[in-house]
Amino acid sequence: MLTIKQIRDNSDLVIARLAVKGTQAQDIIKEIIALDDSRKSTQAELDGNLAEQNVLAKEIGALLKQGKKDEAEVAKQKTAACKELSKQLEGKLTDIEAELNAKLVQLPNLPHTSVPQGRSAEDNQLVREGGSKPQLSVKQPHWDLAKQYDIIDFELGVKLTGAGFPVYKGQGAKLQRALISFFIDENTAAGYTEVQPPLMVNEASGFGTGQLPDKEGQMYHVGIDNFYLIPTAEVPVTNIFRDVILNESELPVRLTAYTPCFRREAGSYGKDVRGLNRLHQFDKVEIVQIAHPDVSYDALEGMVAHVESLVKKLELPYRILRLCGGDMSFTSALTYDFEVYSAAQERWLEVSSVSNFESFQANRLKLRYRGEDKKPQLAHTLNGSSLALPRIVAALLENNQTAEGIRVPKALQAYTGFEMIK
RNA sequence: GGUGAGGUGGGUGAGUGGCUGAAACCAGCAGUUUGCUAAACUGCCGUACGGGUAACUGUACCGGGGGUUCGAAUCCCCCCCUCACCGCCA
Repeated sequence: MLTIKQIRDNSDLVIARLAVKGTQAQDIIKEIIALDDSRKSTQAELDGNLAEQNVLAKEIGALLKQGKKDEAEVAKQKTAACKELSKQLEGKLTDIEAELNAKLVQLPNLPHTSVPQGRSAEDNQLVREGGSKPQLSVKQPHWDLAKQYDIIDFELGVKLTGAGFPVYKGQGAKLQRALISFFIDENTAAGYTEVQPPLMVNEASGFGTGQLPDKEGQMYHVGIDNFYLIPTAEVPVTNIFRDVILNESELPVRLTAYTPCFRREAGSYGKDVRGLNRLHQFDKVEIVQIAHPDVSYDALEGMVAHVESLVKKLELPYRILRLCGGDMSFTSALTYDFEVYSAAQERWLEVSSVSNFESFQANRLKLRYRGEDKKPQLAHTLNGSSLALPRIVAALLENNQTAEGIRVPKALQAYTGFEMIK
């Protein structure tokens, strides 16, 4: 969430920036500032009142010590009115703060100045394209290939669990492990430290990264213990730093984690969710950075370049998009999407989303660093997929299909131990 | 699942009603001494929200919430969490 200070100090700028995301914030910001004003004045009144009580209490203590019982009794009488007033003010303050907070959490993050205006995916900006689309003589979609080579069994997953929980078999299973290892090795070589976090998180963690309280419907919930299955490694990994004050010298923090991801994701249908295109459980390797605010955009560019190098090594045709205001997530300030071309479906599939959240998540997490002036400041958080497996697999299968089998890209062969899926 | 113990500042850990926002030690920061390193010594060393140009200052916070009291880290109630041992188990 945005900080009150951001809003107060630059309210016109905040309104202008939020308009890029399609949020008309003029009224709510006026309300927020008004609420904050009354919060301040109420607190001042309450503080003064409590100070008076504290003084009286000390006096009473001193009087009792001196044995002046009667005088103490008189002083006690005086505290009654004070206490009553404090109680009222406390209630008022709580109400104001709740109202203020309810308004604050409604505001999305400010988009970066480079974010193009726009409403939907149509308005996203093409940053660059790479690789070349293959010329296929036969064009089987990956769900047919999966069946033909018996590497992914969607029906079996339905039997075991339900739709969206595929079973990978044989070379298909090996390909999964190969991709995971390949991505983690590449990420650690680029300076990211590997972590293996829990796959379930508690409520506090869900709140820290913004899944709760609004988006709980998108997560699987283990009711008996009140845990949530993680929708992405971003949740546990970023929450490592919840309520943490880092030393400036520790920045940037770079972490990578492989985890399965679980998403309930009701809604879509048809070819969008066919095969590997959208699953309830899928594998993903994530990269996370905690960066100094001055250099977080350099860090973002670095992450984009790194993810690009992975897609290149996999020899996949790709493009990088800068998301427009309307297509960005609530929490992001700037997001680059990576899409790979899936040659049989003849469509672009999103495989990575790399974002700078600036201090928006850090403010929720209370993730700070201590700079030279010793004062804790909110850090910037960034994350990106590096990479999500299913759609990479879909594109690999479709783009590399030949009459002899499916060719495995060179970079992966050391990990798969085979050059062809047959 | 059973039984017991406990949650205090970055860490260890004192503190059973006012002198405690909190001892002491460790870590950290700054400095002095020293030929260097090490050691020793001195000082500083929580967070949030207010007020003040600033020095400084008010309030809150000892797992969370409520209560008793003029006054609560300390007493009472509820909740959460952690640890140990036993049982079960990868």
